[in-house]
Amino acid sequence: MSTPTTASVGLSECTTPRARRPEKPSPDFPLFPHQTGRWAKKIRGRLHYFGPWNDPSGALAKYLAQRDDLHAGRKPRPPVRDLTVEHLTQRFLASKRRYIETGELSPRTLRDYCATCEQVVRHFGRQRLVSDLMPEDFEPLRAELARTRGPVALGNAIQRVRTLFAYAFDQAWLERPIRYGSGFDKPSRKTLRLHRQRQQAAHGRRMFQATELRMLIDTAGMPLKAMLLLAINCGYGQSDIAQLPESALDFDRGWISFPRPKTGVERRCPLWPETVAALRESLSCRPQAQCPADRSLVFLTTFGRRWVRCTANGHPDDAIAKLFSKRMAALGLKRPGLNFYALRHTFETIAGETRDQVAVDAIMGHAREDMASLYREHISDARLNAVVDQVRRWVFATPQQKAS
DNA sequence: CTGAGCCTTTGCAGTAAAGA
DNA sequence: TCTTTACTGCAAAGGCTCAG
Repeated sequence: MSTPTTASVGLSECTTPRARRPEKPSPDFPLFPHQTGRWAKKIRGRLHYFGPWNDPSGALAKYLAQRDDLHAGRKPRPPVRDLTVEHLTQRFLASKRRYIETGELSPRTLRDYCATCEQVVRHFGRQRLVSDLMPEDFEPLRAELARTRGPVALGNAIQRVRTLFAYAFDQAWLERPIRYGSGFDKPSRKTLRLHRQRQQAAHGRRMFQATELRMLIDTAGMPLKAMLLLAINCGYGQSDIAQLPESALDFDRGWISFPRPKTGVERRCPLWPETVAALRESLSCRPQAQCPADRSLVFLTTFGRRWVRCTANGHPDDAIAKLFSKRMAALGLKRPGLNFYALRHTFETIAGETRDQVAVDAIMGHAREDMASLYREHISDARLNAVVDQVRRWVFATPQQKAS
């Protein structure tokens, strides 16, 4: 029990700047009364404060709790009991930001984590203790997340929430993992399958007709025509195209060799004569690169920028998709789901008719980590040619040829 | 004033890599 | 093989700037 004077003395000492410095409670008390009115200690050359003069025992407790971390040069961890939802999100995001600095995390992913953290703090309240969260708390959160999301996005969001609280346990800020209960599961595979089917029924298949493709290719202007041909010849997506360096092109032999940026998987593909011609023409009128690093790129916008770029906060700005969508509208071909990426789907579908899925995957740059691919060192040029020829015949077949 | 081109924001959908 | 973690793709809307 504290003496009756402690509170009153403490109060006056805190409020009057001229208060007299207190004595140490005992000779071996590790802290000294700093002139700012707080108990302090110098550790590793830095002054640390542990609480007001009028609360020496509290200051001592705080010092003992943080001592090991401070002496080791670490930031002291919060006491487990006091870890609030807001505090956790701040630390979690700070940790992820460090990964951004080393290039180990994309800004886009961080942005998703930020949004998740904001929603979690809004839902549970800043001051809510993490250790206090129980399964019945997560069911309403899931309901809220589901209000604006479909099954896929809901699953992603739930996963991010789990990642957040898993981090708290991994950091040893919790004595045991958070229990979410069964009301916080990700949507089941069945739900996802049904959802996909409904989407397909609503939007139709993401496939072009050969006539539509020819119309697009014939009427497109110059870099777009080359892009279209690359997409349907090799299954290239927008980001592949935007990052394609000139060195990937071998016009003499008619091959393109460019590891997929997304996966780093090696990828080679024979080029159609039409594609070679379009690429040659496109290169001949390529604008000057605005940034020296982009000088080697095959495609640049009128302003010498990359066609697909990351904006400051990690969002892709995809000029190819926009230009494409404009062309589609102009030709009266626009329908939902029929975007530039659908060219890649079309390639895969038509190419699959060769029944050589391995060769198709190799061209698409799909990483297949099964045992067969590990043992399969090389796919012959003939197989790749067969796949590409199949698609070329399909695209350029005139109705008469089809009939014959 | 208008449209082109660029930039930013929001949010859903889907895929790949790593880990257990 | 299943789960967790991370990344990529797609759509749409609104704002800004600048040349014609």
